[in-house]
Amino acid sequence: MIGTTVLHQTHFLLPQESPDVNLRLKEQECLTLLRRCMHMEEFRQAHAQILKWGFFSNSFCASNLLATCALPDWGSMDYASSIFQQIEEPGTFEFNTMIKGYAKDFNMEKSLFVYCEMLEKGVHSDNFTFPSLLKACAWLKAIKEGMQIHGHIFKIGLESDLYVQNSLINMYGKCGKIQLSSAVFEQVDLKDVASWSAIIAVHTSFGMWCESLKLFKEMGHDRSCRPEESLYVSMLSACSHLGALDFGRCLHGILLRNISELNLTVQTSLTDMYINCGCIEKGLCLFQRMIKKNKFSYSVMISGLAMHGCSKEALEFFSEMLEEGLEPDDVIYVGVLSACSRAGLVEEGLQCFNRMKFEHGIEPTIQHYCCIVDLMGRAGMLNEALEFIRTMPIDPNDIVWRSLLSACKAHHNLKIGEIATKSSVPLILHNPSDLLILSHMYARAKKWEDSAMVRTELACQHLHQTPGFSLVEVKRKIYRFVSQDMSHRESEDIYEMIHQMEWQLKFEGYSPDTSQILLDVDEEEKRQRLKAHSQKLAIAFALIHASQGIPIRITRNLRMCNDCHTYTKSISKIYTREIIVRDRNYFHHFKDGACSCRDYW
DNA sequence: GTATAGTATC
Repeated sequence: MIGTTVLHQTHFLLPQESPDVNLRLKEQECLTLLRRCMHMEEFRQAHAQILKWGFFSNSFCASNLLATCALPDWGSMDYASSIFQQIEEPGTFEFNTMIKGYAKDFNMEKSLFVYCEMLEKGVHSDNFTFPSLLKACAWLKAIKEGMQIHGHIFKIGLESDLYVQNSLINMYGKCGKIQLSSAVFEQVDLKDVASWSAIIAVHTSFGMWCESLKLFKEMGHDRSCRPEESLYVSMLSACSHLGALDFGRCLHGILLRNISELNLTVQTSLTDMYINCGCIEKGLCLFQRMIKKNKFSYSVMISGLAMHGCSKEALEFFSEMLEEGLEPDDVIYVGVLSACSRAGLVEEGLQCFNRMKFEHGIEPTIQHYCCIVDLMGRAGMLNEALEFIRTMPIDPNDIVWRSLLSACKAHHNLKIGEIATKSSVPLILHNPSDLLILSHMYARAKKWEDSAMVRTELACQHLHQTPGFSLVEVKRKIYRFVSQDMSHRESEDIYEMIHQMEWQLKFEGYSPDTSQILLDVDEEEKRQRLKAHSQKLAIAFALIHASQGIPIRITRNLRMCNDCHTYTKSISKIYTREIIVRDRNYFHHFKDGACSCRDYW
């Protein structure tokens, strides 16, 4: 036994074996040196040492040198590029490293450029090449290049690689090709959490929120022991848009049960979900418990408070954010300006607008101009608002004119109302509700002929209107109602409930306001139609199913009509129910017969 | 032999 060991050791040290062993040792030494680098200065020293040892000619050492320079956060792609150029025959690993390094630095064009160089030199791509490359295409929305690369993937035979497939799902989604994205997803045999996460994120970004929820259910919970945080961010965003509070709460529960400390992004998404589902206190509580906050958390909170009509608090948080040294962006300013507008803080609003431009160097977008028109309009400064629109450096859109028109309606200024409508004839043609406001204003001024003329115009166009819908969540399921909906299984019960509600409302002195019905039908028909507006159907359905004492939360895509507003106020009183309705940009809290918007919306 | 995708606010 002893003899064998000795023999073996001797054999191991035979002269012909030693160069190879020495080489391995050298390589290991290089690698250890490079792995120890924690910042640029250490890396420079390691680089010098490797040159001194004469190891740069060793391809393994050179590759690792390159990767250490290109990939970490402290790395430098300029430096990496100079190393890359000194490598005589860069191979797949070196090219992959460069592609990934540039993509990591968001230098996506260079990433693609390196790939072209790789193709020219005939260097083979592998499964590591495509994830970063497709990420670059996704970022640049370079669908043509993305599809070409998809072609290369087929040619090489990597179309079944899970990492490549997941990257393709993301790339097609980011390039706006949801069908291609779904097609790739369907072809994935063994879908992992990342595949589901990618396809759900794609649906959420497309505004297909119900589909996101469906996909999540389809995925089931058994596929991952620990929930992927980014998946939950997409899911919470979907819930936030849908007003799906119960679903969102359920996600919150899963997160709490599985993750000991939620990261800032998830915390922000949770806050956003609660606020957009109408639970402002819960959102506030989560926000205040965040140890660290970033501009997104503040953004969610500021816009949220503004949407709920809590302007003072929104502006306080804005000051707090600035004090913390966080740089505001254009989105945050939309929240800030709308808070000023709701609270009638004209001076502050205009100051913020100037501060945004001059102090923070943010170019105002159409949304900011909209806020200012709204700000002036609400305050009754109609001439100033009109002047402001006329001197805006960008073309006003229909929303800007509509803000002015709404203000004219509230302040009974027919003259400027006419200008607001007529200045934008080609645009406004698409939105009959604007013409309706004008016709009301004519009627109020007893200009019957003008009123009739506008209505005739309206009757020709009412088909162009975006179909309105209301969403309501009952027992973690979202129900969607459109006006005159008969498609629900419980339609009969819902209409019976509507009938009962009408009886009760009559005692309260409610009378239907049919003036906003656009159709050319008789008064009785109008009343029938009014009864079955989507919001009313949703309320009836929720009254049948949701437990007493729990607020009814409705999310709708269009602005509420006057009648639905009055109706909901009365219902909140008769049934002693809090009803929270979110429309495109505001929360209406109906309680005891009153609404938080104080009837200006 | 070295590394690999998906992430929120108008």
